[in-house]
Amino acid sequence: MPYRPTERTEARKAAARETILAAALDQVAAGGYASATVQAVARRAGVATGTVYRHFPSKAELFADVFERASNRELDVLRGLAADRERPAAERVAACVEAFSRRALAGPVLAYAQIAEPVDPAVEAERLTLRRGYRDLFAALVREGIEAGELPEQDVETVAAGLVGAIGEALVGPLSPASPGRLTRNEALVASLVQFCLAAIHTREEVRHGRDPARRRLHA
Amino acid sequence: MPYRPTERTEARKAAARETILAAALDQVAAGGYASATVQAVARRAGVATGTVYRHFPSKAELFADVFERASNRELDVLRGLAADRERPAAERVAACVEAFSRRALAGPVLAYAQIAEPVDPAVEAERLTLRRGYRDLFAALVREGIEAGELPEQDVETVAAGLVGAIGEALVGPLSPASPGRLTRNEALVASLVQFCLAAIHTREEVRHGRDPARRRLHA
DNA sequence: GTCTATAGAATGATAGAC
DNA sequence: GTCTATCATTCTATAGAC
Repeated sequence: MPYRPTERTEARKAAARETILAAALDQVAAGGYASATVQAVARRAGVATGTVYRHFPSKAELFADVFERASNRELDVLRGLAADRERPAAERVAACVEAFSRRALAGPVLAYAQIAEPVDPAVEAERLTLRRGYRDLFAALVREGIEAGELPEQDVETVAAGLVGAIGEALVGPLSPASPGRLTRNEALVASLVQFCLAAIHTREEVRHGRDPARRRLHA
Repeated sequence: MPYRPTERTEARKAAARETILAAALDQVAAGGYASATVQAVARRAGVATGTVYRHFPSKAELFADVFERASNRELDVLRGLAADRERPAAERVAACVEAFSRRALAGPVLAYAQIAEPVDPAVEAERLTLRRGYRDLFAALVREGIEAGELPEQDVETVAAGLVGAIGEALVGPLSPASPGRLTRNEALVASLVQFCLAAIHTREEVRHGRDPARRRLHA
C-alpha cells in the first residue's frame, strides 16, 4: 500500500508548521529580523534547523508569512475599530491612529521590525502589499465620512495613503533602536500624531494660503 | 623606483569610478533596481564586470552610493526652495511638496525605485538615513513657521516625519509599475497632496476634542 | 622593475523552465 | 524531478603607469 497522508499526519504537519511560525514571530518580536536566523527560530521552536525547511521553502518565505501574520493582527484590530458605523468617521480615524500607535509603542521591537527594519526584498514586497490594506481601510473610513457629510470632499486615495505614510514615518524615529530618548513621551507622540491626521482630513481651505499648485504646469 | 600613485592616476581612477556610478544610476532610472545587475552596469559604463569590483567592494555598496546620490540630488532641490526666508514657511512647504511630487512623477521609474522598490537591506538602510534628511528639512521649515507666528504650535518632529511619510506613501501607488491608471491625473494628485500637507500643518483645533474631534465642519 | 587597472572568462549559487 | 540561464563574485593574464 502506497504512502498516503492521513488526516492525522496532516494535522501533525500543520501543527509543526504553526509552531515554527509562532517561534519565528516570537524571535522577531524579541530581536527584530536581524536576529531571526533560521537556527534561532529552530532552537526556539524546539526543532532541528533542517525541519524548518520541510515546512517552508526558504527563509524568505517563512518570514514573509511572519510579516503577514503580524501585520494582519494589527489590521484586524483597526478593522474592528473602523466597523462601528455609529461613530463619526473622523472619530474612528482617530481611534485607529491612536490604537495603532499605542500598540506599536507597547511592542517597539516588533513594531520597528515591521515598519522600518531593512529586510530581505521578498519580505519587503510583503510590506508593500500589506500597506495597501491599511490604505484601503483608511480610504473606506474617509469615504464614509464624506458621504455622511462629516468630512469635506477630498481625494480619498491620496489622503488615505498620506495617513498611512504619516503614521508609519512618525513612529520610525521614536521606535528606532538608535533613537536617543526612545519611548519617552509616548503619550505626547500619540496625541501629536492623532492631531496631525485629523487636521489633514478635516481642513480643506489652506490651499489658498499657499501657492496654487496648479499654477505652474510643467509637463503632461 | 617603486610604484606611487600620482595625481594623474588618481584622477583616472576617480573618473572610472564616476563613470560606473553614473552608469549605475542610469540603469536604475531605466529599469529600477531589479534591472540593475553588475553586468548591465558594466555594459552601460563600457567596462568589464570585474572592473566594477576594482572600484566598489560589492554590488550592495555600489547601489548604496547610487541611492545616496539620487536622493541627495532631490534633497538639494528642496533645500534651495526651503532657503528663501522671504516667503512664508507654509508656502515653502507647499513648494517643496509640489516640486518633489512633480519631479517624481516626471521620472517615475527612478522615483519608484527610490521610494518603494524592494532592495537589498544594505540599500534599504540608506533609505532610512536619507529619509531623516527630508525630515530635518521639513522640521526646520515648520519651526520657522511657528517662530514667525505663521503656524500654530505643534510637535515639529512628529509633523515633519508625518509630512515625509505622507508624501512618500501617496506617491507609491501612482508610481507603481503595477498601477492601472498610472500617471494619469498627475496634476490632481499633486494638488491633493499639497492640500493634505498644508491642512496637516495648519489646523490645530481638533486635539482639544481628543477622541471626540470636531464634527463641525471646518473652522469658521 | 614593480605595482595597478583592466578585460574577459571561470566559479559557484540559485531560480525558473521544462 | 533535471536542465538551463543568469547572477554576484573571483581569478588570470596582459597592458600600462610609475
